[in-house]
Amino acid sequence: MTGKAYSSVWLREPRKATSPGRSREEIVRAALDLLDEEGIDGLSMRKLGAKLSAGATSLYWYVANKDELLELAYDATWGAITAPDPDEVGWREAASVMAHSVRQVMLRHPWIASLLGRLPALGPNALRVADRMRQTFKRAGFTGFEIDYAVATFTAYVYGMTLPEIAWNATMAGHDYDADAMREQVIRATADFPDMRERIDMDTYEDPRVMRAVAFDFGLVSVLDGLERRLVT
Amino acid sequence: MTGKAYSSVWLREPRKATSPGRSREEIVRAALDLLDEEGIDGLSMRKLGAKLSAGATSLYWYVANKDELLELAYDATWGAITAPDPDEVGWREAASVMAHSVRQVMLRHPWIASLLGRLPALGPNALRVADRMRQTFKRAGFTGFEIDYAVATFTAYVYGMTLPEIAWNATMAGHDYDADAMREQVIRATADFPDMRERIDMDTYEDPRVMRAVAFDFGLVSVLDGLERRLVT
DNA sequence: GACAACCCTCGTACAGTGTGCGAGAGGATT
DNA sequence: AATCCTCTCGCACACTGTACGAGGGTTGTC
Repeated sequence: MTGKAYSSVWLREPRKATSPGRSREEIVRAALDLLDEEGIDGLSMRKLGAKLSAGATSLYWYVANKDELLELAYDATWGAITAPDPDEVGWREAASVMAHSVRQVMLRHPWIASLLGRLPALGPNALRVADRMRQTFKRAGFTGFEIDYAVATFTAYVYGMTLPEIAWNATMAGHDYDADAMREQVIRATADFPDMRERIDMDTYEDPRVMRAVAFDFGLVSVLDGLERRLVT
Repeated sequence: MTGKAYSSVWLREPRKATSPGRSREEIVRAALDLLDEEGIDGLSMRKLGAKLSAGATSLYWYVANKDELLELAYDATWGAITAPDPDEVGWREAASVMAHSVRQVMLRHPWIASLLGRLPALGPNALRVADRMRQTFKRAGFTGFEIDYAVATFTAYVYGMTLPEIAWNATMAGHDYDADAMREQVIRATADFPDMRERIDMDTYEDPRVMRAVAFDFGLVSVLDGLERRLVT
């Protein structure tokens, strides 16, 4: 009956803050630094301890385990997202700003990608954003469950669009590759797929960063249009 | 000039198959078993070696490193995706079938979620699906870069929708939690967000599996509608 | 002052991880 | 018979998360 409860950090009382030298905030901040600099694999308890001039296991006083720490860092990044009031700027504008903001934050903290499919986002910052999204699509005219469907569709698009972008950046990073040689390899790999070949021939002379930004806007408009269409029928 | 080339398995010549007892295919198959049974953390080279009655390091003859092995397993799962010919069933039907198929495959192999943001999908199976998607949206009437934008939007939706589903399943699995106690905790956590509260009060008496399927269809129709709208203007 | 109760730190240890290296077995080729 | 090529694997290294328990420091109570 009283089984082991669900173990997210957010669903249990935090240790009451007595504000000594070290604190949970300080630890999370240092963890964020490490994550941003070296990625998800760059964060280890020993390195984090060293960065704080502490023993690795000292951190376990503030945090039950590494996953909890990641949950805290994860949520901290959601704090940077700008979510305008839809009653002031209109729902489409609010949604658009949020979408771009989420994308930017994700690109700036690529390690988030590794957590998306593993940890739930239940922290206060994530909830704040989620709440704003609900508000936005309610304002748009959705009711009942459809509010959640719309929010889910919207966030799905933003996540799904940004994630492969991160994966691509990650594989490119640190490899000073020979562009021509790689192009040749890709062409060989896609030899059997005429449609793919056509695409590869196309995008050679475009800046991929710009391309992706354009693609993002194209898709965003499409998704918002598609959602809006649910309202009129 | 000739820097270290990009290191995906797919972009280098495979070791020529001499078909001994052990083979790459066999190894990948065993890895898939392990991944499906125990998840991404359940796969270790030593365990995999034991499963094949081999030493852990023997596998490195067939595979350069663990990431390559994951790329191979990753691509193998794309083989299970059904992608109908859009010229036969129409582009909307083709897209819809692909979307559901991708979702099903991802839910059946949840460890894929951990790889989405980390490894590129460049294997033959992934390319086959990508090619079909291009074909589908070309058939729909898109031209030039917009074909790729449409494909990206579409896949983004499918990924983004399924990923949180997997994350949720993962956190629930193995924790025989007290539903009421957890509900109470969630309510406390969302106390500051009236819109969220409203939602939580709502979905208590619905089967979450059904809800998610409905949400997926709702979003899918929205996204396809939104894309279709790009064609008429 | 003495003693106890706490908050907090950290050294040690354990069971694991990926993988580089190099010795060797066995078959094929010259 | 000698040489080479394909393949296996034990060992070792550096590293991981974290359980445990011994201690130090501060605070509170008699």
